[in-house]
Amino acid sequence: MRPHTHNTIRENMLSRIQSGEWALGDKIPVETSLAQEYGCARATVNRALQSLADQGLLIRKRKGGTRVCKLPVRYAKFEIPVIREHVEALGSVYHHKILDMKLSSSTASIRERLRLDTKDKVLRVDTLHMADGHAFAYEERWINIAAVPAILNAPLEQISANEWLVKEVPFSNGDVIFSAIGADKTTAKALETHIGTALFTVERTTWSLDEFITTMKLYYKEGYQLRSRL
Amino acid sequence: MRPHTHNTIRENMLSRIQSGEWALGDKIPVETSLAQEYGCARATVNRALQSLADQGLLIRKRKGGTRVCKLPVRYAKFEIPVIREHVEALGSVYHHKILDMKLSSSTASIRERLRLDTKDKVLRVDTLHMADGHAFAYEERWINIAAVPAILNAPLEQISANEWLVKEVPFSNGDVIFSAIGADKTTAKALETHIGTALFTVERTTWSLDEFITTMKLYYKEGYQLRSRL
DNA sequence: TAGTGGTCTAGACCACTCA
DNA sequence: GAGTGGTCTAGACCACTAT
Repeated sequence: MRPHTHNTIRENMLSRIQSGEWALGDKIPVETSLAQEYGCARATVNRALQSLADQGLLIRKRKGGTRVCKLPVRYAKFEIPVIREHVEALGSVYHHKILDMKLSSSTASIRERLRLDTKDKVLRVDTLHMADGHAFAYEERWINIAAVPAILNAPLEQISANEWLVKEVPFSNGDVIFSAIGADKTTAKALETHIGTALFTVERTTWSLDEFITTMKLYYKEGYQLRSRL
Repeated sequence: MRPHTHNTIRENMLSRIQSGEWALGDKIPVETSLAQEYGCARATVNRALQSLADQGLLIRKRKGGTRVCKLPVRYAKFEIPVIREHVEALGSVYHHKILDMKLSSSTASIRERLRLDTKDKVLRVDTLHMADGHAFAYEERWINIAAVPAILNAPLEQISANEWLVKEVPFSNGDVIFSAIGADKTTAKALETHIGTALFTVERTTWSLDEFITTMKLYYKEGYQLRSRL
């Protein structure tokens, strides 16, 4: 193995930051100096520095040089999985049940979230996701028929709308909102719990190429925890 | 501007995925072909492809070629800010109040989280974060004195432990857990709400260079929403 | 074993921005 | 104006792995 790849250089730089050799706010040497120090090409140093800058540890400015970020912005990254895979990753057997499904006109709030016209139709699907036969999460979903007409012929009893959309829609952008909410009558019944129980919820709206696809709200069974690394 | 920088190439490739020209699961052309097609060096194409692979849209294998990911893994990225900045970004005036602070032996559960010995001392700080004079979030924090002894001399009335640690500890790794929980007596009182109210909570444990720094649990006032983009 | 991506190099030019 | 990072190039060799 070469002694100094962009990877080992990045790690070395990270430890120089962690150890305080490059203190918060400090200007660090220019790329050409570092290339000389590490005995490699400037492009290699550049790649390592860019990677650290992407992570938010460094701020780089032309002419201004590179500085260690004073208040490094930290990110928590959550994988947004297909719920079936999530349940299976937890070691349980997954299945789902459609509680309600109907084609209807959109309500005002859904129209706003999906940027729809009054005349547009939406497919409303309520799904209960289950792990080992017990309620895991309750999903309320609205789908823009105009964007994915094929959903009307999808075997949603076999494959949940969640999974079908992930597999059929090429790529999408989305908003996510996490919050806590007390269970209402509907969600309490679906999740076999009491009204008022604190539930972890995720709302997600997705679109692709400027067309709105779907919006959903997911209520997790009480006690659910979403874990991640900084 | 050059017609084909790694950036414009990446965007073009993304639209080819979104449009379905490169369908889910398909193998896409090799780097040399793409370089010819875009009229640029292979390194430039490589940079664009790597960026898309980092995003989880492509899977690349030597000899195997590059494929469009069948189940693109989507990530939600949340910024973990200093609470003061978070409150100020919402347009409110921030201040904080220390409700309790004491040096003590660690309890078993905290020892486990911070990987401490029975003899190690921890600083326990309970802080109320406020926006425009109203409760915003309640924080329970335990700090490993051995890792950051300077915390004992920090003016925690002026600068919250949260902010002090972010500014003084060079860089840290961490675990994060999001969940929903019903307010207990202590949290309900601190947040001026009722017992049982659904609260959004964040637990965070951080360490740097294999030394555990701090662990905390944050209870947000009811109605709080954490927003992000996919 | 051969094809593909992973990475490095040396040099070049450009774009930004600080002084 | 000059220093710094941003990016591209053409070529090279290496590492992995599908066949």
